[in-house]
Amino acid sequence: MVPQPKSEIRKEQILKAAMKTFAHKGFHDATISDVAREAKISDATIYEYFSSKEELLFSIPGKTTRKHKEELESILEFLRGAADKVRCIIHRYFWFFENNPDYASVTMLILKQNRKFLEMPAYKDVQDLSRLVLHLIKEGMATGEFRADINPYLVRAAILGTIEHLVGAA
Amino acid sequence: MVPQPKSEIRKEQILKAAMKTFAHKGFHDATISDVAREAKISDATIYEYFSSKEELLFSIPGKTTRKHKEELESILEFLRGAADKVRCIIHRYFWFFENNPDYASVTMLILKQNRKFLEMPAYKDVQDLSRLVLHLIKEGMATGEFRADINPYLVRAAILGTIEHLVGAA
Amino acid sequence: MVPQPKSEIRKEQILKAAMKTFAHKGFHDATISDVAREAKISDATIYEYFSSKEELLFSIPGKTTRKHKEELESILEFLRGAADKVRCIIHRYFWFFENNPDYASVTMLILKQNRKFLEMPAYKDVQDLSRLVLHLIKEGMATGEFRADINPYLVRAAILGTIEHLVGAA
Amino acid sequence: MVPQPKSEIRKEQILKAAMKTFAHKGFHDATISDVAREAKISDATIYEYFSSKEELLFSIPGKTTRKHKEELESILEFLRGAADKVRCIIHRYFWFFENNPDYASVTMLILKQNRKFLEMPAYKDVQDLSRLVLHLIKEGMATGEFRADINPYLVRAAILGTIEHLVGAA
DNA sequence: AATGAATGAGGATTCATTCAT
DNA sequence: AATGAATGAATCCTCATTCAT
Repeated sequence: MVPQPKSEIRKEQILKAAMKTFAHKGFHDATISDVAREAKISDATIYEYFSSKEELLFSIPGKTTRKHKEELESILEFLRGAADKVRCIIHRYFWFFENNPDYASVTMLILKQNRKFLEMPAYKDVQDLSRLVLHLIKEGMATGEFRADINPYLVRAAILGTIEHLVGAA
Repeated sequence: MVPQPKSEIRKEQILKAAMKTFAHKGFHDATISDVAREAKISDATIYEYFSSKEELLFSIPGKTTRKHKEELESILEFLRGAADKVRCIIHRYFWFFENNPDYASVTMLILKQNRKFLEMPAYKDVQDLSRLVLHLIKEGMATGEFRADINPYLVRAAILGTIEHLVGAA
Repeated sequence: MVPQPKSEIRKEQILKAAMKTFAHKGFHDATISDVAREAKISDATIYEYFSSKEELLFSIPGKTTRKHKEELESILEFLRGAADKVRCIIHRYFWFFENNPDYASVTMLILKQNRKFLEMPAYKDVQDLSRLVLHLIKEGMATGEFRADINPYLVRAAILGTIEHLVGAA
Repeated sequence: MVPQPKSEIRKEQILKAAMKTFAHKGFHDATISDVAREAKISDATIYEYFSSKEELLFSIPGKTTRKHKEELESILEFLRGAADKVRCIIHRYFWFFENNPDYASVTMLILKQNRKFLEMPAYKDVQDLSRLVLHLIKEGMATGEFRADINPYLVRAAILGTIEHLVGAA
């Protein structure tokens, strides 16, 4: 572990509090005061680290999503066969969301329906993963691992939709 | 068609405007003024028909969901076989959401994450449909139409999740 | 007097309160609550009539400056001779400011140093009057009423500057 | 030049930055951070030298006005005749303000309308100069240099007002 | 039934100021 | 002497909601 500068630690602390608070109350119903209270700092301090409530929200996925994606990619390198890879992705997804339920709430319920977020770089990682799944399905169809008469887009929707449905209901 | 009292018509007009406005701006970002403008009435008039902004939101599913569910049930009576029935449900869902995109937005993005709504009677219809799907899957498993080694809960999640994923992405 | 719509009366009431409050406390030190208290209405009501504190400030000169300018112009029509006209302007200025000390404070101390205001149409009236004085001085020089070796710009500065100095000191 | 203690130099540096910043942005719109940035020091350091933002503002005239006044007085000793003296004062004023535009902005636009400042010792120098002008006018009237039927107060207002008008418009 | 007018309550944000290091 | 970090206090502004007409 590289020692982090103090301000980074504080930033993480705020993000964690924000994640928890937003997940439980929703973005609009949660106030900056709520987040500050959760983080045990003052309202004003939050603004030393994030310029607005919205920027705070958008900063939540940050490194986490990227890390999740990168870890996944590094694991996939060791696997052969599209089916195994897809299975691994599904598994990781569940494992990740189960261990980060607040993160799941924020990304799936709050960020997903925010138009501005859909245009932000952090959203690219989500799209990358989605594209990867599609790619693997096509690959599996080509190698004969999967049936050739399936609609890969529909299959992807089934995979991701099922995960979301199960995680969202949790 | 039974002639409706005037006030019912006005109520529908407001609900329609609310549905459109909430769908496009989100519940919090849409103001009562926005809804009133869309309905071409004054803010105060809305409060003659609905006691609060939240009640207005919760009133949107109202008859529509019930009607959707009832129509579905009446159609299903004419079908034999679980597979056909499930297929019919899926088909109706898509057909309904495609023809009522604002309704889809409101129910899937806004209401679903509102805890209070999950305790309201209108939500019961959603649950009923969900239970029906589960029931049909089990039925199909029993009759041998579906494989017996599937997890019916997972299959239901796959069906509903896929629909939601596809509709939500639209 | 044409009867004014109610909302115009309320607007005037707010403007009057704002003028008094801003004159006594300065724009920044005066709060919307101060103005509201002076007008004996609630803070929120101010925003029904003016979109922001700054717009409220900029609305103060409004009709008053225009009226002042127009009255002056109509009087000047009856006068012959540049000297008389200039004297009349000076007289009116003093008379006006003495009878509207808060207005004088707001326009001379607050608005004058606001860059945004200098680009607003209301400021045009101020400039018009300044130009008129210059024009009259030049006219008097041409007709021989005033000495021909004076610098008209300097004389104008002397006239307006003296007025401002005396009014500002009051 | 007497060598100044280091802390005096730092104080000057801050005052210079404050003068520039206040002149350009106005007292209220300029933040302590703005001043600190201009002075290339931290916010907190300013408070090592000045107890509050307002004290910082009030400290700007400080030595400068006094020096200006004293230089003027020493020059005037060499002049004979009220007219020459008044002319000299006017000349010095313009020369000074032209070479110190930020100082002019701060004293004429910001400090002048601050009631607290009018009660501070630094303001005394301004008044002294104003009184001196009045005194010279009266002197000139007594010696016959100036017409005896003028209103000395009005003439003083004309002199100072003209200067202010021209400098303020610059 | 309909609404113009008014407002209470609340929230995001800013910034001068403090203080431990 | 210098400052990074933290915050209390304030203020603008929004908006759901009420009510007299």
